[in-house]
Amino acid sequence: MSKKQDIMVATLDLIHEEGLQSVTFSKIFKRANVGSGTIYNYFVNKEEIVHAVYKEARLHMGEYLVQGFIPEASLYERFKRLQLNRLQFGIDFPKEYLFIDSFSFSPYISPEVRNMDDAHNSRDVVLSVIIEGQKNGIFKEMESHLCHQLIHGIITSILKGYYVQKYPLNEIQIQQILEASWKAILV
Amino acid sequence: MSKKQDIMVATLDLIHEEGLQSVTFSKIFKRANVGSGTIYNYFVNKEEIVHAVYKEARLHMGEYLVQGFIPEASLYERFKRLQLNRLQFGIDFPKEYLFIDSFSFSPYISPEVRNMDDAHNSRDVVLSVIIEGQKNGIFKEMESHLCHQLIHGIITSILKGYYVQKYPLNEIQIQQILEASWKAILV
Amino acid sequence: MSKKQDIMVATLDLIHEEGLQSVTFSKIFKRANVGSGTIYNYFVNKEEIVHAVYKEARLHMGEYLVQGFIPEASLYERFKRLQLNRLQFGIDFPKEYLFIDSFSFSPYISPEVRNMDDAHNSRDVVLSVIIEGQKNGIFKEMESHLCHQLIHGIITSILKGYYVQKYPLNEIQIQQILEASWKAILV
Amino acid sequence: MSKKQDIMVATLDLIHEEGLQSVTFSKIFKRANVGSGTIYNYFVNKEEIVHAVYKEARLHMGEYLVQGFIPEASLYERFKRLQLNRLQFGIDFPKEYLFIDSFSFSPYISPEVRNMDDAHNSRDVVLSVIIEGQKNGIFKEMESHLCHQLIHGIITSILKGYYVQKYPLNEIQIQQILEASWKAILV
DNA sequence: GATGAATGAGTATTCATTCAT
DNA sequence: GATGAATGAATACTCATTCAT
Repeated sequence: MSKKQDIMVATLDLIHEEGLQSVTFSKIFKRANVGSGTIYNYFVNKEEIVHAVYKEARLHMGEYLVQGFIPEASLYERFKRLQLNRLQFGIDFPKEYLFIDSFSFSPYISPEVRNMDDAHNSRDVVLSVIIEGQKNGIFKEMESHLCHQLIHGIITSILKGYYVQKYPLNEIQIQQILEASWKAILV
Repeated sequence: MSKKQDIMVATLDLIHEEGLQSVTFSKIFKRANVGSGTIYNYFVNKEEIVHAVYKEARLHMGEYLVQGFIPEASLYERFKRLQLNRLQFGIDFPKEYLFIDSFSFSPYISPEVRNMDDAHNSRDVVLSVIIEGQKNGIFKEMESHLCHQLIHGIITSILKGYYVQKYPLNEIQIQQILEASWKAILV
Repeated sequence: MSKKQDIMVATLDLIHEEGLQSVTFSKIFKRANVGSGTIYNYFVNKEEIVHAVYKEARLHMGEYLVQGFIPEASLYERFKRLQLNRLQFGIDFPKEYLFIDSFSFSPYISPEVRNMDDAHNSRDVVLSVIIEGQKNGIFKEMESHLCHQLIHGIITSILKGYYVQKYPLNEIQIQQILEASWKAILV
Repeated sequence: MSKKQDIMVATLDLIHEEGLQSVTFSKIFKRANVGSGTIYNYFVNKEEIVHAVYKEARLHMGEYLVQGFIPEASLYERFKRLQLNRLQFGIDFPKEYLFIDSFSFSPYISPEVRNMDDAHNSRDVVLSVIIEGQKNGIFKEMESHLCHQLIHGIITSILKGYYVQKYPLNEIQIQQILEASWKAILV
């Protein structure tokens, strides 16, 4: 693994363990096993590292979200696939998921990074499913971004409880959650 | 207002305005109009202040959540009352609500504070409503904490959109949300 | 002596010994016997310290330059008094003199500080003597600031040789220098 | 041009543009278009480069100073030739002249470099002219190094004003200056 | 000889904390 | 109890220097 990757991995780990606010350069150096000056061969400052880690995580999640998505499947199937993928990503990559969630709304993120394109336009895929459902009279009429946020919010909330070990997330729970989020936005 | 209260109010305001990570002691001193040494008469360090603010906010919210809660009312009425109270608290006290949400799942909170008892055991009240609904075959069978988290997640989601002024929250929208969260967990 | 004075004295000493470029904060702390944070109670940054030291030195020199200056004395007497005072200041306060000379033309000085008023308007006193001499046909016609610079340049040059111990500066040498600078600008 | 020359030229240019204190190795590398390690094939450290540049400039100036110097010419002719050469060198090579002037009296120069022999013993040539003039009763009796410094000081003063474009230096001004410096040291 | 990635000691500055008043 | 001057450990970042290629 390259030094650059070492640095990014160490940074994400530290953000997860201690929170963005307590990630210091000296912690990154030690964790990544590089000299203190080495970082500056790859990043101009700390902000850059965090943004690079964020972009990578966003791309990773973007790819994950559309895995197995079949445009021809029923609305219900497509909806559940998208929600499942998000939930599964959160389960498999808690560090990435939490970091994306917290950093996306932090004052430290630059606008262009927050509004970056996701891999495979995953955001647009979700939005188009919502809009289709509303057009067909299946989903409640509401601003599509609000609806988007609502179904994300449920997943995020559930994951946060899971991360602090309030409950397990097995096949059964997962199906219950997908069902609940579907019903929450039905007419 | 006591110096201690001045300090706590200033701290919550600053957390809301600039985020936990950029709140420094000197900002607190200036905002609270106290000398730099004064804090140490009340708190042993910064962590203590934040925890104290968190506890107070949790107690405040705990009281609020059970306002007008009538144990004898119907399940539906009681459920809606609890969800309404939470939503209303978030509308009336955005600083408290957001801070509780973010701090509860941050790496900085100590487990015993996260799991503190709420005023009036509000958490237990909510949980008992959920369990009752499940016993009566009205709510889907699922781990009660999962269910709890799910209906909170919907409220939190909606509030975050409201805070960034994506939409208003009037009587109509509020009733729709309560309805949606009720339907999300019906069998 | 106040901490602030300690810091300024230490700074001037270090500039003299090692040059502006190698004066570091840690050297200042140690020399001044103060904690590293103490400086920031008095100066917002290093630039401020250097400017404060410069201003003080300029004020000191400004007072010195007009000592014993008698407006009613002959042009020759007044000219020699001004040149003597400058030379004597350089002999008595080499640290101040060298620092003023080098910093005045450095790219680090702010314009407002470079153009600050000297104590007793000593610069104007010198210029008016030059202009008077030119009007009376005693001094060569040339741009007054150029003439000013020329007679300063002689003193500065002589002092720099003296500082590196090329020669002594006793009563005899001093009179020779005053005489030479007078003759250099005669018609 | 050799890499070594590239490095020295870049260094002098940078000193002139930004001042000795802000010349860093990385600026030199980039300006000279050499790899960062290359310097160490020629110089053991930064101090070495600066001293090498200084020595070269001194040699260059030393040669220039005695150009067209005719030992058999009259004292007046020889004096004017030396002063003219110095002035002309300053006009033609401002970077070298200013660097020599500032570095000669800086705390960074080592004594042996400051007292190095000039090309063609130009310093001795000047001194011998001074001494001859004093023996013949033409120049005032004063310490020869003091006299040397004095006539240099006038040239340096004039050049500094010229560099900041206070005035032009054409044939006429040049003759006035040579005349003034001659008169300054006459008995 | 020439290179530039890697290094770590050193820099200015911040900030929680102490303590004499 | 209340204060704020003084502190120094810790921070982000720079830069001369090394060394494997």
